[in-house]
Amino acid sequence: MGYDAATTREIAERSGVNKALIHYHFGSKEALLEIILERYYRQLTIALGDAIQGSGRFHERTRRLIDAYTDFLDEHRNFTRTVLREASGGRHVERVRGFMVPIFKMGMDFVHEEFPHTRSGDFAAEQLLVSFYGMIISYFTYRDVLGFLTGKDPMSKSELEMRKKHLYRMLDIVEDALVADERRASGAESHRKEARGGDGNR
Amino acid sequence: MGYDAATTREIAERSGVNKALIHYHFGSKEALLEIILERYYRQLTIALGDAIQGSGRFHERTRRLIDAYTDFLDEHRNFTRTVLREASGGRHVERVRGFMVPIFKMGMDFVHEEFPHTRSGDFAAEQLLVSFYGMIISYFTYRDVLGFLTGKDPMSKSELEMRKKHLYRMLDIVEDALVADERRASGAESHRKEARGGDGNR
Amino acid sequence: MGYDAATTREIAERSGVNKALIHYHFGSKEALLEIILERYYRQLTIALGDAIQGSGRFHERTRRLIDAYTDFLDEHRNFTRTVLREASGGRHVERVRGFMVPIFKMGMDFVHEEFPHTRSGDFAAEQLLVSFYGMIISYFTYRDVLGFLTGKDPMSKSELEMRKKHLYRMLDIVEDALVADERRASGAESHRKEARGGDGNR
Amino acid sequence: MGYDAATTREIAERSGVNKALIHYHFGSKEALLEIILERYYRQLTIALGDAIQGSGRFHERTRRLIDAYTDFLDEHRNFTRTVLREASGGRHVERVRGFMVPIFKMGMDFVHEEFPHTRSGDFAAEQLLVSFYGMIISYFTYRDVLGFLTGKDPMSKSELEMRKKHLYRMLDIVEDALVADERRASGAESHRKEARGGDGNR
DNA sequence: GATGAATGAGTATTCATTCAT
DNA sequence: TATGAATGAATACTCATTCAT
Repeated sequence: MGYDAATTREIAERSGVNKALIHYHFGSKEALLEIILERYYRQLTIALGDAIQGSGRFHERTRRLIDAYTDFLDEHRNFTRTVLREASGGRHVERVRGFMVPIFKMGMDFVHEEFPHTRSGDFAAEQLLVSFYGMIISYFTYRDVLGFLTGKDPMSKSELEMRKKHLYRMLDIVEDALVADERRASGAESHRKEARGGDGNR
Repeated sequence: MGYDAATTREIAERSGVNKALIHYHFGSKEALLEIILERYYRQLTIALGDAIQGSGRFHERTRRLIDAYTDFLDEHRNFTRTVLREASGGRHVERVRGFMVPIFKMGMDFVHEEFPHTRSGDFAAEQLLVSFYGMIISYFTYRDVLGFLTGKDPMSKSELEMRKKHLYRMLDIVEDALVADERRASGAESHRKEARGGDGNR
Repeated sequence: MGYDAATTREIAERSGVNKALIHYHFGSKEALLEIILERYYRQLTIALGDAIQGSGRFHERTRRLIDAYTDFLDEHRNFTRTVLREASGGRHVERVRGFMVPIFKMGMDFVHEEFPHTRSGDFAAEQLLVSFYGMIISYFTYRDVLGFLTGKDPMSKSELEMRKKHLYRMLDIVEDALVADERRASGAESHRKEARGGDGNR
Repeated sequence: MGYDAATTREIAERSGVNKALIHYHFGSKEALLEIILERYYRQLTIALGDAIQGSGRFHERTRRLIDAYTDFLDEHRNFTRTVLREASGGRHVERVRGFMVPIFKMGMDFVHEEFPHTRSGDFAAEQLLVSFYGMIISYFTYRDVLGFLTGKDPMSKSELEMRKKHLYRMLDIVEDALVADERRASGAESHRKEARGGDGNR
């Protein structure tokens, strides 16, 4: 129900430790949240960093990025209910923002490098990032609504796989558009389309 | 900072009324939130319903949908911090889900009608809806991060206009893909592309 | 549930009037209770006074006294739950005591007159009064326990009649004892026993 | 002034503990009352049980019963103001009734055994129990009125002793009547009167 | 007289935090 | 390191009373 709604007693009970011990170890409830936030974001940053810095071309790396984020949210189901909740207006917005900014920055550099023209315009890197970020996250945030609508479990392996396929497809069409834009913008020939070749998702 | 974090004293003070009056009128803090949720969602449902049921073809109506949602979030800046926060794991998830389900349903019917093949596959209606929903909302949820990154105010008129342009563009490429898919699926000729004609956003 | 536990809102609602009207008419909740207490005790005082002052000899008048009190409690079922509750330690003990004192005094004079030796001893008038008072009241106070035990409704006509018979009988044996005591104390002949004659309750 | 009228602040202050501690230990004000009720009634049940189950004949045991109850009320002056108040219409009537029923039952069995004819009639066991119960309790409930009337302290040692004498006397005359009734009912000889012999209370 | 709205002073309760051991 | 007990500060909520009409 969100971090604020959880009482130290609850946290202690579910952890099987004494209430006072939480204070002994972390100092305060606030400090505990900081540690949780930090731990989560460190992991996430590493996961995304690995995805982006690995081998392969833009398309491959972006796919890995999508995978990494989706897998992270799948593995850390509470992330949505604690961290993301704080991100959208909690008492710790600023702290969370501090964690998110470098991630976004990393993403922007990544896109800028590949598509220089995304420094502005309707497909500016920040717009694309926010969009993909939103697409990935919203699936987890609204899993309940979705489950209710489709009658399937959105968190099942197959459904998650389907979501990924959707995101890949979105990536494909966005990438096509970016390539076309870039070509138009630079007037130069692009070799990217060929590079991706005929992958099975199209 | 979210509804739970707000105290009745605060709510009363900022409203310029007596603390007890809130209980006199609404019964409890919980009940007040229910009323707020209901009011917000009623408005939103009407706004989106109007957009979708108005005249015009798919493209036009979808654009209006994007506009309507974006404008709603722009006009109700607290929506993100109260309602959406509850949606992502608060004490009223079920209640909020109850409001969202019909909206999603409406959206799904709308897409299904125009693109029958979206009943399944990587561009299934529910996937598209969640994606667009996420794209629209995330811009508002992460405005702070975005503002920090770009140095501009994401809530300014021009920036909001730019966000819309981005969303229109996303709609365009998705629609193109859907049309192509549909053509392939049905083997029939589609007249839709022509219908949209040469609009200025491409 | 007792007067204090009742809120003005409840009182108003059950009376079909506006909450503010209670204050308009009575000034305060406290003042309303005063009026209720007064009204009840005035009635009770009159009822008991009539019984005691009527015609007949001691036995007859005492019986009437028992009848009057029992009937009063039967007719005013809330008396136990409001007035008597205050009497046994509420915020208005002193006020209630003020009403009870004259009644007790009246009773004591009545007994003293008939049995002068009851000014002291184990059958002193005050002892007898408290005992009969207790016998009468406890039946109403513990009606629930009694009903539970006997399986009958203690407030039914027949059960109330039986209770009266019991109280008459108690009166009889007490009176016999008093007469014997008196005879012993005064050494004089008493004509009372004959006066009561062979009534059907023995 | 009764349990409801007492605030947790008062209770805490008079107990020399922190307000919150009451909730830490008992959960709620309501739960505290439950514990008080239970503790009182457990003690009372034991005290009365001991009196009734001890050695001796009916008369002796009944006297002990009267003693036990009177002493209990003397030692627990607050019993009247908390428990008995709840018994006569508070929020815990049912709970209190649950405690009283076994006590009454025990008393009824006790009387029935000795005087089989008390299963019905004007001296039915339940009538006698309610009467003695009322006689005992009312002395404590109306101590203030009584003190005002007699000018003496009803709770003083000597006055309490006098009250007991009165109750013993009531017991005597009731017992005599019961014996006579029983003899008449059974036609058999009773040895009880002789058993009690010439005790000094007559 | 009558009433819906408003309020000040309280109440039970909660909870992160501290303390004593 | 660990914990049951204790606490101060705050919170939602209640209620008799008042106010404006």
